[in-house]
Amino acid sequence: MSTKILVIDDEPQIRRALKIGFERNGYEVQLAATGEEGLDKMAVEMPELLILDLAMPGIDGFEVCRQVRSWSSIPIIVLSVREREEDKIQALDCGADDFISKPFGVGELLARVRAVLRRSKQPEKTLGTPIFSEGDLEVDLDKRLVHKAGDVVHLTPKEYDLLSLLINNPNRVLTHRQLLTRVWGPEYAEDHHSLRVHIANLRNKIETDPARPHFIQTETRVGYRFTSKNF
Amino acid sequence: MSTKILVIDDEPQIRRALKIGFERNGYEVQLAATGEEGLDKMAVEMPELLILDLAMPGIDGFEVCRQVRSWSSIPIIVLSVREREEDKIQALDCGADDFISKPFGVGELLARVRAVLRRSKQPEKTLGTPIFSEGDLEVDLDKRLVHKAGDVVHLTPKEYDLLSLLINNPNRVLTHRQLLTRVWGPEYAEDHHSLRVHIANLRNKIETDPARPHFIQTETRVGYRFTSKNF
DNA sequence: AGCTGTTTGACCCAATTTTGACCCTGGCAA
DNA sequence: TTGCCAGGGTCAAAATTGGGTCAAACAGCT
Repeated sequence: MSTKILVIDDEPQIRRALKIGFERNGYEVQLAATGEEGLDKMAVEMPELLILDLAMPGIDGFEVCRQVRSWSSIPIIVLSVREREEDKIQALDCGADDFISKPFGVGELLARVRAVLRRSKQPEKTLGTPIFSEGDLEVDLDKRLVHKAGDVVHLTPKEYDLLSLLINNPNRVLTHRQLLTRVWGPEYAEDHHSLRVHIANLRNKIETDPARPHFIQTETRVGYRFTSKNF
Repeated sequence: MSTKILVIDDEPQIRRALKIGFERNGYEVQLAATGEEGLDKMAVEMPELLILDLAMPGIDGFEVCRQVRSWSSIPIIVLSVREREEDKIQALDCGADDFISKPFGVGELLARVRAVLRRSKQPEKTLGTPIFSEGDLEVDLDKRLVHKAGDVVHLTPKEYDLLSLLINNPNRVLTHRQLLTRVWGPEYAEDHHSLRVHIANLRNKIETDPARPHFIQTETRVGYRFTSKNF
């Protein structure tokens, strides 16, 4: 059975091109020209993948994304003309799974579609050993236990959530928004201040020299990165 | 399988000549006599390369270029009678990959076609590993990590956006305008000064000899080019 | 109330970005 | 040839934005 894709884009050219391109590759394609129409078709057609343009008159891509995400976990790929990281981040914050900037090659889009579908079909695979250890820091994510230089360190719930999110994405920048939406919830995406305080507290607990952090590093204007040689 | 090329030109002789010339070299050729017809055929035929005359009645080459670029990254080679640099820059701004002025030799055109196709085939393979590496420079765009001669190099957000745009368009001139609109936003399209400073900073971070840049090269009056043998 | 955890505000310091002054180069007209 | 000019590079100051710190306020709990 072929996979059903819904394309929401206000530009007729793109709709046509994508329809033809996907159909040639064995997908079934539904089209919508506006956000409203798209939300309707989402409910009626129940596609397995959504391709969504950000810039649209009326309900824009961000809003469509949010509304869809309020009731569906269908994979979403977002299209945008801009390369700016802010747009990328905002789209991912709204729940998009992938982001591709126009202009794009049909081949690239197809590859991303395959990747996203593959991911969505596989149930979340769990980590082999939920224990992190480097230097004198040891974190057992399962047991919620943290040791620093042999001593037990107590973490508050928020600190623990933050740390576990960071450790599960080692050496990768997690944006302020990503951290906030995943630890606090999407409605707190703007409260950077609180995040800073919690990061500071966390550093004071797990860093040997909190002023020159080894694990939790700041990427100014972007987010934080948990660096570790063990990955 | 042979490569499909779409030629959009209002002059019948040129269409004929190009069709014959390309077919002799094993390409499949589609023809369109107007911008409208060309846009239609783009969507229907999904060619792998577009050759486009600038001067056409109705929708002109610039406009066709812009419209195609709103959804496709297919390589575009622009033909023009004029040698004016203004046109060249404008064509590149509209998203053209290369520019050739009439009259031109068939051999030269074929060479440029080959060059442009070689470039466009590459991005597909790098999808799984979004890591660029050449010499002692290593860039992981996903993780936002850059290594130069083994050391971690820290990039600011703007530097990272710039580098990422450049690496995603290797061996191709990106005009000042393109860089500015995509990294800063359309409203900053004229502020070349800031761009120069950021490029200089980037060079200082990733070039072995910033005064004789290997990766980021200046195209005077036009823009910058990221050169790499790996594409 | 007392305890813990979280948010908020005030303040200062640091990173990033923009801007301005100046230099160098290649092209070109006098 | 000289001298000028435009475009680009360089450097550092200025402006802007963001992050760290500390403590007080607040919210939930028992």
